[in-house]
Amino acid sequence: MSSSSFTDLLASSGVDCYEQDEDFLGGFYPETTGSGLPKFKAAQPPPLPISQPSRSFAYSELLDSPLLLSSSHSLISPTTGAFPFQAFNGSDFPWQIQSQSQPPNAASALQEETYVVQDLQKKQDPVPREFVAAHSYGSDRQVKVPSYMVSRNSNDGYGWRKYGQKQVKKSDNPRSYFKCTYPNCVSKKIVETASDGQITEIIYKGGHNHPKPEFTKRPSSGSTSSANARRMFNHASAVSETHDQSESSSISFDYEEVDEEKEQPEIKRLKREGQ
DNA sequence: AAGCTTTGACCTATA
DNA sequence: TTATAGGTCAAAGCT
Repeated sequence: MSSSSFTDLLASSGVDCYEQDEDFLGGFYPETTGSGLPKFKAAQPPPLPISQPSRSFAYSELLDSPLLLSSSHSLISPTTGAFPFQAFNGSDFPWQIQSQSQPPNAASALQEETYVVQDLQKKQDPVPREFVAAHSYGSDRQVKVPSYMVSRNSNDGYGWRKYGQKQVKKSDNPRSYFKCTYPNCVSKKIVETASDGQITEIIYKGGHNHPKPEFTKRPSSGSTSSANARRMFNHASAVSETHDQSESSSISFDYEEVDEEKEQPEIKRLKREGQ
């Protein structure tokens, strides 16, 4: 698939099917097995592409992230967590999902899941990007997605409040720290933004312990805030869907255990954070 | 008036 | 043990 397809698809946005499995992975902590591992995670199968044309799945939902997959090509197996991308192979897309080994303590991992999305495009080709997002659910899987796959505001259907920003040494870009605004939800995300305003990396920490709110609009003043307005707009049109992100269509995941760790310093960091 | 962003200071983990 | 980097807090200002 070409990048042009992405844009086209983004434009046509057929995110209609996300809702379907919203509860499945919508950020909830999945049921856990006796060992403390999420069931679907415990049953984690190999990276087998599964084709389920009749059922669209929002990867973003699954991962609580802004990444959207649309329709027939972006189906994920609820039970396996595998991403069906028969139509494509990893080489077709400039981005990929990176899996990381499960932390020794699965139970703790549940409490502190970390997902990372970074802009591969940056390294691979100069295509305009405005956002990168995605994360895997239940494991330290690293997902790399072309920035143009996701919206700039990284709206993933949840309410986020920025609580800090910092320039980190390892990156030229400042990081913004966000917390989920849902009461008692400890989910956080770190967004690294380039000087041009483009998001180059998103790191999700912890999972949501609540369903994705259909509306995050604020009863009062919110309407005046650009941020709130944006949020409201997104939700109004998407109804609990991550519209911005949902607009991608064909996505190819290279779902494989990555030993890119050596070349991806972020992964090490993630592992550490995921502990 | 409520909620959000900004931003410097503070805290904590790691080397 | 100390220095440094990363992450969080919280006051102030803004929408």
